[in-house]
Amino acid sequence: MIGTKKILWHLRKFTLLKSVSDADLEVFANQLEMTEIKRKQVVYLPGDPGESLYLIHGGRCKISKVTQDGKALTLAYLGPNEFFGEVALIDGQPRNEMAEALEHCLVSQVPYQIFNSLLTKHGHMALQFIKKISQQRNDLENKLEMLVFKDVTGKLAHLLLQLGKSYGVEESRGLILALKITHQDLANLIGSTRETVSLTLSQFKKKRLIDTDGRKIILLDRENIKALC
Amino acid sequence: MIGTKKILWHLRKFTLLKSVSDADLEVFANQLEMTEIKRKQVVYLPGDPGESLYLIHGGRCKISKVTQDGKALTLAYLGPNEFFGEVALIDGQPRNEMAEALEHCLVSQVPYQIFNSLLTKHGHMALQFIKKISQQRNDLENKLEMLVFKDVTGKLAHLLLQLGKSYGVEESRGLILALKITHQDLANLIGSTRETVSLTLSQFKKKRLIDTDGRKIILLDRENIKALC
DNA sequence: TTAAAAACGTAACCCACATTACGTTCTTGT
DNA sequence: ACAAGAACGTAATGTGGGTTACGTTTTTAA
Repeated sequence: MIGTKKILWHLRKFTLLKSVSDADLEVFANQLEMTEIKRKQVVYLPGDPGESLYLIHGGRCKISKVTQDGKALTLAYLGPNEFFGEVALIDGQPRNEMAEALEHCLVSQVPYQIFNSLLTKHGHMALQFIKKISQQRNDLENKLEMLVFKDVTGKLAHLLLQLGKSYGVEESRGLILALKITHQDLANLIGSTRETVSLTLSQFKKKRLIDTDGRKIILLDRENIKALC
Repeated sequence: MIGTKKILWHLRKFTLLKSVSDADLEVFANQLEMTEIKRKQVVYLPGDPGESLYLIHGGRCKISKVTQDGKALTLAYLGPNEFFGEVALIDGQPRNEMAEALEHCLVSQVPYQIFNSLLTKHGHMALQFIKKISQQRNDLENKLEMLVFKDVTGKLAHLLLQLGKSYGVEESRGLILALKITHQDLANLIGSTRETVSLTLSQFKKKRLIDTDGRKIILLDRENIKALC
């Protein structure tokens, strides 16, 4: 069990909790328990009861929708100081996505009653939270539009630029995506297949839009990548 | 200008506002103005400043994403006692969808500062609001999954059943969709084309899954429609 | 260290559905 | 009531990208 002090230190990093007083946050911290999740471990599956919200302190998680026949659509990659599992806030609703750890993770599991009472008590925090999930919904709507209207070339170009924003490291050669990601993972992010992604990336490489260093992707010509969107 | 009393009467119908005291609600009502929107009138377009949230008292509105080249994807049809335009809550964000009236509508326009302060003050209401928009996000995620994984037959079958839930009227012949909707509208709801929707509906009709009465669709065999999803 | 598993590259095949096209029927505004 | 516009029915044509297939390379775990 990790001490309250330590939890408090982690909680303070969430912009969401900025407006909560030290006293209240300490009470909150006492009600939490931090747990570790091993790489590749599934946090929850569709149909599981949605009992709590997760705060990520370290590591990264993947949220995806999965079908019976094994196809997956990735909704989000999340990192430290982000949260997931908000369905839990609609009491009794079962999960309708899968959450799994991509790396060894450190998270806090917040029972929904506790989070709800915190929200009810702290109007300003509730407002912050609303803004956050509204933003997420915007992102989701944009993703929807992209998936419906663009072809695979456009979707992949868009995705590369987006990954660049979150994981890009500027170098002389170009923008390196400092992220271990397979072609299958990329395909799941854009609702395509591994083969098509491999092929399209080859074309990008041929056109000198990107390059690879081992399995890392380097964005060479961001202007023309953008033009494909 | 419509009197506060009248506005109050309308506001009371929103489950969202259930937990707000009479006194506070009256103050709120005084800050609002009800406006009418004519059929087919555009309420806002992508890029417009998102200054307020809209409460629908009467009539129906359509929310959609539109591309430069005129293609549209409909996100939602909304009716009385529902709201739209929540992007306004993320201060300063421009709209990223189009909203238009399908019928003559009566709405209240709520400046975002006013709504935000109401939320901040009423924790319980904020929680209700969070649950509502979380539910909306769930719906959106499900829509995303459907659009990515299903074929047009599946998407259309799914859509018909969904419309049945909102607009279905039970009759001896079957479930009538009491809703004026064109094939183009249906296509926009599932990210397809008018021609393909017309064709697929013809096939459904041939298979005795549906029938039409003028331009109203009647669901005859809901079991087998469901099987197509 | 090495065998097994995962990931990648590439190509042929094929089909669902967008696109194009055009005639007919229904709706709407004046 | 009637003309103009919107909506519908249907068919041919073309193609993006999923599916299948298989060999190679890289990574992982014991």
